[in-house]
Amino acid sequence: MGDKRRPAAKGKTPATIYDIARITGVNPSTVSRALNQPGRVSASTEQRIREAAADLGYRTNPMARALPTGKTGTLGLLVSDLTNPVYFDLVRGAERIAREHDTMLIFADSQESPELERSTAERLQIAVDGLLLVASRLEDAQIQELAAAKPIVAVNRPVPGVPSVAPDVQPGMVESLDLLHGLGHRRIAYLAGPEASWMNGMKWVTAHDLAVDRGMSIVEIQSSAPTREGGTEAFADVMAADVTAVLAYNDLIALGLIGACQQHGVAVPRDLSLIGFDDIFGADLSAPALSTVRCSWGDMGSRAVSKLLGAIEGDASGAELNLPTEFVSRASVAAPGR
Amino acid sequence: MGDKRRPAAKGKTPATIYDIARITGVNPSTVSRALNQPGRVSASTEQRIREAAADLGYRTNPMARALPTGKTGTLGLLVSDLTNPVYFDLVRGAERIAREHDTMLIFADSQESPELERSTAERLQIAVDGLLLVASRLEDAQIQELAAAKPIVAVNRPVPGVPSVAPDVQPGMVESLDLLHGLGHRRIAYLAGPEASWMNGMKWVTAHDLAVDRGMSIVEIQSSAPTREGGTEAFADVMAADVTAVLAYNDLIALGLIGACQQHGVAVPRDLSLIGFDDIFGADLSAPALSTVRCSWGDMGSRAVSKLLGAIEGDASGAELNLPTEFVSRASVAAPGR
DNA sequence: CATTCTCATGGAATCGTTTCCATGACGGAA
DNA sequence: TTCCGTCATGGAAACGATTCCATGAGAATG
Repeated sequence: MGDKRRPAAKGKTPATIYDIARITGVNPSTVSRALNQPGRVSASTEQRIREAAADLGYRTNPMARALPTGKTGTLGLLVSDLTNPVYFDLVRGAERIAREHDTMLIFADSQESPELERSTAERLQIAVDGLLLVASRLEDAQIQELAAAKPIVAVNRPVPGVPSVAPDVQPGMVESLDLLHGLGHRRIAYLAGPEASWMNGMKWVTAHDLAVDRGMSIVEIQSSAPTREGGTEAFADVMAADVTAVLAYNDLIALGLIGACQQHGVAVPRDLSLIGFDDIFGADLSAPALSTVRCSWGDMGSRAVSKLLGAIEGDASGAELNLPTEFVSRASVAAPGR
Repeated sequence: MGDKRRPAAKGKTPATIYDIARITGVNPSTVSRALNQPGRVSASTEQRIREAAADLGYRTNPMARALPTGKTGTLGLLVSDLTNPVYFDLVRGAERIAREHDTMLIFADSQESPELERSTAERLQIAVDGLLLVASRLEDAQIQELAAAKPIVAVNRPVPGVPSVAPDVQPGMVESLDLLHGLGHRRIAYLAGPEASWMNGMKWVTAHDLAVDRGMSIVEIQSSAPTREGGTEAFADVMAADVTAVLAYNDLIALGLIGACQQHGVAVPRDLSLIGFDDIFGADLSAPALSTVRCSWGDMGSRAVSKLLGAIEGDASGAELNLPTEFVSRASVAAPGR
């Protein structure tokens, strides 16, 4: 009675609803109903079918289901750079909610390249029910185009007409600048992230306006990359700017800069105060520990997945969702030394 | 001529080979051949078909392909805890190779729970061509059972009869113990990880044997979890053990312990030398920077994926692959203070 | 010139599920 | 008792791609 087509090379073929149907003596369609639409089938047959299914270790084949329904039960998560520790919490939060909804996450990285991001998004989109675009470097129009095909939620960046989840940098920034101002800082710098990043622009504008409001001078310093190396390399420019405090685009850059300061004998926070962004793993490890603005990436991940699942169900709800940020005080900030 | 069944709610239906067939006036089977088996179709028709496909923005539907072929073009990656920074590099390495082979990665986390790991692995297995089991907490027999259904590669742990990729802790440990011995340490401790972890046992046995060889005493100290908290909580037990150096199961635990030492006024490395494991992001940030044993998780990830892809193709090759480790010298190790 | 072989292509079955439609049994209302 | 609505179930057509088999047109061979 052996299977005559498969060479039985690896593993026996998994059980199908036909196997269950044969055993219980019903039609495959009845099996499908029994398993997916409780109540549509008489209690006794449903019982028998469930038992047989359990016996055979039956699992629905997601590919086969996807064909007629168009639903794959998976979501795509596309980030700009997997190496960045910020994404850990995001992924974790997303994964939690996804699991709760029996949904799998497919995972990809665009290596900070818009072209790669676009092609990956397109390929990914066929295989998933919806896409999470994190810190996208694409243009609004491109994202809107993708969103026309399948539901998309943008994370860490708003896109007109597309649902999004992003931190509201305002509160954390206000706290930061109030603190710096109160301590006596008057000349500060913003150490920038990638130019293509919407969030970078947002942070700069916010910091700028808040600083001006408080009568402080502020300059923007470019960095080569939003990484520790980028921060290290920016050291010279920061020194040249003659400021007493630096707000960094993210913690990685700030940590790189702290390292460079240490190496060059610049005392943090006496000679230079430093504030990062994100509160990533490790921000509290550095010497001195890094003050930072925290936005809950875990929350962002879970909210974004919820929103996306909603959009897939047809909830045209949620335009833009903003999550609050807060200042986290650690040792890298103090009154200016002189 | 509009599509009469779909409510056109979201996005137009993607193009299929039938659309291409209709446009070019050939049979769908010819389209399939033209696209997948170059040379099997006359050059001119292939040309026309490719053009039509490009025009329509055709992408092959992976679900539809998976049904007859049984190949989904995806791999599953199951780790014990996504929060652990060690997995950054692993995921990144895995992702790189996967991309090169036009393969997607599906991603899941078992939250250090063997039951959850088992059920997740089973669910995942249906949707993928092969599974990467990282730091599995399952028993050998369970893994072998899973491996009977579809190809599996175990990472960070060998399993009899199942291909695996794991670090060879020996070289890094030898360097560590030679260094400690040379500096004059005679009483050391091993700060353990999860009991269910094969790797934990491996590290303890190796450290133990090497220490004994060198005439040093060594004790095993339990930790509550392989996290920074676990390391912090182990502080009292470490102090009680009256040792001059500690080898930790991983960097997280070591970093937790460093923090606790700082807080309790125990000077590292003067009063206590510390060596971690993994060289995770942040290991060089702590004060003092953490000496550690590095195994290239990025390599492990890419090797594991290669091996898995090979196994899927039928290469029954690779049994067990071990990657070397090396000691990374930083500031947390010195001669004992007294 | 007849025969065989090759090659491009058409036709149809198949993968596992879902879902629409059909059918027959049964119960209750008239 | 008859008729109709309800309900459980069977039957069959999708979904999109692959692949085996069939077919017919030429080319090659004697």
